[in-house]
Amino acid sequence: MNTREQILEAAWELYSDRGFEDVSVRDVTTAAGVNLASVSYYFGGKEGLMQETVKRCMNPINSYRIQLLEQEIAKYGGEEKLPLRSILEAFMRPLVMPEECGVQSGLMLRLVARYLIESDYAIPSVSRDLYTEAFQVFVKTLLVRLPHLTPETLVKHIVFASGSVVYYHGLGKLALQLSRSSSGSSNASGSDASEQNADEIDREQMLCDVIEFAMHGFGGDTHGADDA
Amino acid sequence: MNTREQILEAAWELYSDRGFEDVSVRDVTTAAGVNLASVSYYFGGKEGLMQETVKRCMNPINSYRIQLLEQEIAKYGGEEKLPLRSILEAFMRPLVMPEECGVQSGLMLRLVARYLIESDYAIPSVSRDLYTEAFQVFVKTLLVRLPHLTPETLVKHIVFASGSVVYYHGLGKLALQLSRSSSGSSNASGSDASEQNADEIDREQMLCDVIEFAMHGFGGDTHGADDA
DNA sequence: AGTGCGTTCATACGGCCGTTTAATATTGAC
DNA sequence: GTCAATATTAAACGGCCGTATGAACGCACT
Repeated sequence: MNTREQILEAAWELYSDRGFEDVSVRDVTTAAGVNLASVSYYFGGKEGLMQETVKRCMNPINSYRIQLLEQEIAKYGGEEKLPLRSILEAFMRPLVMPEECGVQSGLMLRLVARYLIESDYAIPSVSRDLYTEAFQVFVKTLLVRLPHLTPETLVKHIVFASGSVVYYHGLGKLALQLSRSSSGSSNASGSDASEQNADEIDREQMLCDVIEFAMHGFGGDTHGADDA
Repeated sequence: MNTREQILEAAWELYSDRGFEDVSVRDVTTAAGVNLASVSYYFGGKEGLMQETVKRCMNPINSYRIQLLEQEIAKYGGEEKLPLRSILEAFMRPLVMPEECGVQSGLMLRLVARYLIESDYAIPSVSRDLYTEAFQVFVKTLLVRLPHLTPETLVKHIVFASGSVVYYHGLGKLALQLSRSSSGSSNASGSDASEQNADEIDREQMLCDVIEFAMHGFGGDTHGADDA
């Protein structure tokens, strides 16, 4: 029916599963059940489809960030009373729980991470505005809460925090294995059903962890400073 | 002369510059000044060359980590007196300053990050042992210093910290721009030579920042609660 | 019925890819 | 010098890639 949408959905699924480079235009159109040429027709080519896909992922996330932040501001009746944790959660949660803003697979984060890491083209220009806007809103809000830090430091810390979560998304399973082999667990034959889903990450827990981790990173510099 | 080595050097340079997918075997052999078929001959194919390249990057880094840690342990006369900062620096420094252990370009980190993020194959099995070994050594050492944390938590935190620095490596320039546009800098026409190299990251400073950030993340959990 | 336009389609093109082959060159032990 | 093992070479193969083309189709509007 709606060819354009079908392409985007298939692209989403395939790209997030296998990455941009490993998925051909033919893969996408076949999965979508549409003609090969449709991609050129609707997106001008593969590059255009990739950018549109990334855009469809990042824009909701950045919008959701701002929305959550505004909710929290409203809840606390102003920026100045906003707890640091609320700010961080507003920034982090959309990354860890993308479904909450309609972004389907958590795998997609891996994709965005990879896309971003390819630095030189970096963010598709369409999403860039929203991305920087979100960043600036959070820096501004954080400045109210942590006036003794410079904007540069805050940006750095936000990037650190984002990196924590993105990296963990990418390496989650590996981390699980590492943590399992670092525990005293020398019971070679596994299969102890003590964990519900051995290779699945508890994302709510992870969100909590990363917020905690980052919060101390931000707040750590405030030791001695009062006003809290 | 030594064909194998020439290939590896050229591959290193090209891969770190443009990524695995965008560099063909022909690119590598041409740059190395050797015959196309040599890659198959010495590495069995492109996949083998990629793995060998990653290995040549990660192994020195992980070895250097352990070496630095042992130096610090010796300096402080035992694990139990080791400051948290020393442990973290031993883990982080090789990532940020890879030249110190003979790993040439900082760009290579981007590459490793991408390689790791492609999750499913993950780390080439040859490097995996050293990688997990380094991880385990650090978890063990951190446990001495932070006995109230579980190994799982420590692994998580190490991953968070790694993510901070890897992500920052990848997004460094973008972060610089963001931080510039987040400052009150409304002087539209830039070119104020106040910064020495506008698009270059001060890595020593960054190492310091990320250690600071991570240290609070680790240490933050110690407030008040003792054994948990 | 006929026109125009947006869409879909089957097909083909040129190109670069990773790999293989089979011939040749180099080496080193005897 | 002989010979086998190792290393290098030029050339080619088959395949998949992204893109372009031009025809066919659906359908509103006149």
